[in-house]
Amino acid sequence: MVGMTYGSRPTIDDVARAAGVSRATASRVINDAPGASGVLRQRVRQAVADLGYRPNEIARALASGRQRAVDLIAVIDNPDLSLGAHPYYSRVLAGVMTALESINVQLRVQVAAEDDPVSAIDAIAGDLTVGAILANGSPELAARLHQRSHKVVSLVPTATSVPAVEADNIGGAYAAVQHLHSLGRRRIAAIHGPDRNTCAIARRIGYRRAISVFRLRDLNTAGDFTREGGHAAALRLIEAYPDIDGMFVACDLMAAGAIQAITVTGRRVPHDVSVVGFDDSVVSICTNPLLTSMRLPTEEMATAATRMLLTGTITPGHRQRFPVVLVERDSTSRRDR
Amino acid sequence: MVGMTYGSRPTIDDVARAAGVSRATASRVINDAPGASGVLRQRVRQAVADLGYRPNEIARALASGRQRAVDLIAVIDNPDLSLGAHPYYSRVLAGVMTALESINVQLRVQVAAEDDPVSAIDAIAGDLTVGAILANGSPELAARLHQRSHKVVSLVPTATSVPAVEADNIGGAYAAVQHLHSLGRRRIAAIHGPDRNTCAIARRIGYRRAISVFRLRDLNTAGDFTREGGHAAALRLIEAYPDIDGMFVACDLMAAGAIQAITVTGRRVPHDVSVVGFDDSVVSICTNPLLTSMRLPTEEMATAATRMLLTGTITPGHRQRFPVVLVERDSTSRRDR
DNA sequence: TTGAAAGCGCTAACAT
DNA sequence: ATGTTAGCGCTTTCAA
Repeated sequence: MVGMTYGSRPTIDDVARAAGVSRATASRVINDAPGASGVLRQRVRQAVADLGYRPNEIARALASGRQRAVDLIAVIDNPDLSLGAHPYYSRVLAGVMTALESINVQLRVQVAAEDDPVSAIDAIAGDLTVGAILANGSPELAARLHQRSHKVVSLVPTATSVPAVEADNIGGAYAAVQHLHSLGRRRIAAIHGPDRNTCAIARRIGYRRAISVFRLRDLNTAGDFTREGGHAAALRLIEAYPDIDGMFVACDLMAAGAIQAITVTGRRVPHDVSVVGFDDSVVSICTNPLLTSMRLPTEEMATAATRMLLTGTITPGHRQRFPVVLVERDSTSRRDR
Repeated sequence: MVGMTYGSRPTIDDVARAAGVSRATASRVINDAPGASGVLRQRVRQAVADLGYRPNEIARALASGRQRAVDLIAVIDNPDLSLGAHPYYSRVLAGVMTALESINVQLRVQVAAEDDPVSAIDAIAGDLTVGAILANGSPELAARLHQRSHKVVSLVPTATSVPAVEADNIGGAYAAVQHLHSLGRRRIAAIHGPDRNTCAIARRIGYRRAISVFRLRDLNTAGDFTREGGHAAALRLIEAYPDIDGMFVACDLMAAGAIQAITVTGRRVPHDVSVVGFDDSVVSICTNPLLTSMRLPTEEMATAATRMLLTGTITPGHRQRFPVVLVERDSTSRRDR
């Protein structure tokens, strides 16, 4: 520990001194950059190990002009669907961390609050380094962020200019209705998501397309992606169309509420009404009966988005699509019918 | 924009030049530090607004020696309970963000992977600035982190030296059993959590205390905090003790599985078997019937932990306790009995 | 291949 | 109250 200030972390100068080389050489070795002989490389590596040296990322970032951080941005538009209330964010987090593990890039979480998301977005844009992953939010906000930084990938359908990793929401919704239809269901109602939510919009399109192809009646009502909303929506539907025999619900949380509501009216799931949710989140294995759901590969999508940022392989309008497949569980089981 | 390098962000020097003051004065005004006259303050503020100046946090951090970041650390000990599979982390995230909103402190998420959490923890410890929030993990790991940094708060029961924000897990478990007892239940079984999980240990103690006080039989089995584990555990219990009339389950996810399993055996919840979960997470409103659960104020705890770090009001061994209260729902309803 | 030296943008002593 | 200056720990020219 000769020459090292006591108590504080060793700096690159301490390493250089211990190895008997210049700071520049130490830096080259530490960064695996060319321009250092094998002998000196050894000596520096030894010194690093001896001193327990770890580079100061802040100084590194300032000197090089680039920090290694990925920003995860969540826009809170609806207090009822804030971070804590929804398992979605856990999955996104997990996916991002998968891409980040062992590569020395940090994850920063940013929240753009509902009162002034625009200025929040502007502030975030200025600080982006590796780039940002947009977990939700309106196309307008996404476009603004993208305009300011370009290092952005959206996890939801968004403005055409913004690079995005997208799930096949339309195809998923179509497949859900198709599945209900294949089960012999002919009065298939839908509980849609919020009007302005891009995922919800896509799923609505898929439902419409399916009922048109299968020549079914369009029985639908709007929900808000909450359990309570799904519960209320299901009751509305049943009251309006008592002979419903299938339900396509635009998210698992609403589907959980719908199953509860259907049960309350004395109907059985899936015997009287088959239900298909959307997300394949933890919620789908907590309902009773277990919820058949369209699998949204959220973790994989978040991992892919993060990798795109890391490799810099994003161009305006870039799209990477993920399939949405049916995960069949008890809420559409044939056995019980 | 006179004197400002085109294309790059304005620096504090640009601001100083525009305002016709020294860099130091500009810094004082920007940081609301004393030592600047009203006139100059005005001029600097104007320049900041004109240029759209925003301080470079990296440079600020390097110069001042302190970065403003809170680290959230998740230890992944069980792949089945990784970030994505559990709504817990969403809630923690939400709680932390609540404390951080509008105060210009960043949240970094760190994951200590199962293969080598110790070295991961050591690496993290060296980079702490404001401090770290430990979302889970063993007391040993927590102690090690605390020893290296001291700026740590645990969200789970942990080593005595480590400051912690703790829920009254023991009292909560006791209250759960008490509630079942007050409903007339006398054969109250428990599905415990993993042996080494400190939360699970506390809840087990609460259960034991309650059955001892109420003079009940200790009917229990171990679970793993997963839905599948809860399902299997409930089946084991029912087979071993077919006359069970109450179940205390150490987490909501397992309780969801337990309700499903109980239903499968032809028993009704709550008519035949009343069930109480633990967490009051989103899972508790997705089960059917709705799950009575002990409310763990996770968001509030995370907020409190973050505030402790921000204010620096932590001392070794510090404890802040949160109550765990019963949230009664249908799985222990009296109506249905 | 190696080293010396100039910053990165800011804060904080220290002068004035 | 204001300005001057020396760093923070590192990367990265540039010269040798």
